[in-house]
Amino acid sequence: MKTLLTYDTETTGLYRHDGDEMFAFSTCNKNPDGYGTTAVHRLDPPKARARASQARLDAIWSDTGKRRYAKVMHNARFDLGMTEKRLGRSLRGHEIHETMALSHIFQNLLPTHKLEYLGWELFGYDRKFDAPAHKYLNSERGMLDCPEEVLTPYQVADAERTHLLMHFFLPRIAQEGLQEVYDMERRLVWTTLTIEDRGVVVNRARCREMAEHYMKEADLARERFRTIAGYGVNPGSAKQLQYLLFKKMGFPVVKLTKKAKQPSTDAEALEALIQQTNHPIFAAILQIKAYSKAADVFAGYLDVSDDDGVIHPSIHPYAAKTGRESCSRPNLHNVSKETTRNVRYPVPARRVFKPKPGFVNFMLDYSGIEARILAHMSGDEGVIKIFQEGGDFHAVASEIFYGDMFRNATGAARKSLRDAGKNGDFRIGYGGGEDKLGGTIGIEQSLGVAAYRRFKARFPKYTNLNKRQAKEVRECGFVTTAFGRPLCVPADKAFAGTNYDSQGTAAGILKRAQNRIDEYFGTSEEGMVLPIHDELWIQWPRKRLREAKGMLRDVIAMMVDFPQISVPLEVEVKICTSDWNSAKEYEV
DNA sequence: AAACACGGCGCG
DNA sequence: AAAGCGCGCCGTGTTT
Repeated sequence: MKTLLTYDTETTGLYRHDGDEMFAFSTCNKNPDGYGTTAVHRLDPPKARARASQARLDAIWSDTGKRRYAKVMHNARFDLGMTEKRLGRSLRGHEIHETMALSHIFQNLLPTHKLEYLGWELFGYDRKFDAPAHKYLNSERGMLDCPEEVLTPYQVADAERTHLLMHFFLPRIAQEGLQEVYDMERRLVWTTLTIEDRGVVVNRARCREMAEHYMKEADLARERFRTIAGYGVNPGSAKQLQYLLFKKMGFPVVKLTKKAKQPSTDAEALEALIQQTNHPIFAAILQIKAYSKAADVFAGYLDVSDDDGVIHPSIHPYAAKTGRESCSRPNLHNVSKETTRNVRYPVPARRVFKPKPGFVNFMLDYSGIEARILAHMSGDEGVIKIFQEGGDFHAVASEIFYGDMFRNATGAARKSLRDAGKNGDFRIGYGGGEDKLGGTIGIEQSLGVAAYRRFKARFPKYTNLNKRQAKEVRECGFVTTAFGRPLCVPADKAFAGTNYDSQGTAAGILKRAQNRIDEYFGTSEEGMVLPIHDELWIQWPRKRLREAKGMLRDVIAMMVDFPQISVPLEVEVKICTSDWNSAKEYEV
């Protein structure tokens, strides 16, 4: 194994695509016994020192150095991105270690994987250096504004804490059979770095129009609200709304909030009140909420995009307890759709996303991956067989649930029954009881119970999946994904084991697929630009559309090749030439 | 002023 | 006994 060298950068801010730069770094090459040195280097003036530090930086990241260290980082994507920017070249090929990934792999339920927290929790490492330095995180020039006598001990602390973490986790990787999982996450660092660098594009002019439009609409709705409620109530405050609607105006409480059990003012409750009372105040409130939020979203895209409309989101591979990725600045995982669900005032936010000039975006989507994974996890021969034979599990289930009502239905009626049946399948998979099924599939409760029992007789293992996993969680505290990754489940939520496993397995599929596809494209301009849980966007040059099908066949093959999963995976492709909202199905 | 909890809402 | 879950972001309201 290579010698380890811990490496940590200091920067003027968090966003390399938004002008921030590294100006210092620290290293630590101590061995587990503590022999070795921690060093602090600065690239800012005085000149002589900067030259020496630059030479050291070049040496660390040289490809010709006699001794190639494996560089150990905590949140490696950040340090690599900043360092690549400083050096003006890709650093692919260097062996790296990622202690944040290790922290997540070994303790997925921690509230945070920040270095100072881990240092304190695991080693009792003193946090006295942190607060004085952290004060400068949000200052104009970031840590560059931090006095050297404050920053230096902080740099030392960070390098040493990372170093301690690495030596703490290192022996456990192979011991606990997690080498493949860890290597996959290490590889994903480079994949994600490249995806973030490519970025996605928004139409800035359209963002501006939309922001203005929804600002006006929100103002109009506020006027309507005021003519009813007067000026005393802020419709953005659930608490004030609650007082107004249920105390002052005396509307019936239709739903309680989850934690505090207060009368809810969410869309579902307001929708129910519209049905019951037909009072205009509820539409006004729903409009204010939807439209003011929409205005913020579009303004946010303007804030984070460059002059060409390019957005470089932050993609976090270790944020979610289930091993899923998350996305921020902006969150591109929750961009609202125009249609789908029963939303009274939908916002077509997807219309502002477009391909980069000269490119199209292919959007590759696993079809029904959640149901397939549940089938796999359950080990239920009947369900698995349906998928293996290319059948429609939700239609089979709907037949069991509804009998002739489903068999004789056609067109839209059949589709709506199948959709409800599908909800029933998920509800059962995630542990919904027999008395819950009727409500989910829209039949009387006692008929629902009978339907549940018929389903259970046909698919016993599938029906018992959640119970088995909850038991497993209560006994050992974790579930294990199809890739052998253990995921701890909160002790008071053992029933969520099925969820952790299915999300974690789906995440494992997509992360591995991304790595393969990244290997295929490298750092070229064409390639992945966005992962969204069960979907991948690929930016592809318009001039090479003739070659697209070949590329897509290669990529799809990489996405579905998972012998760990006992049911086949399928991928659907859409092509986006104008905006996300009007992406069209694409035959491969 | 900053940190935290919560409600609410968008997506998968 | 009962329960889908996971995120990020925004605003409000409370606490420090």
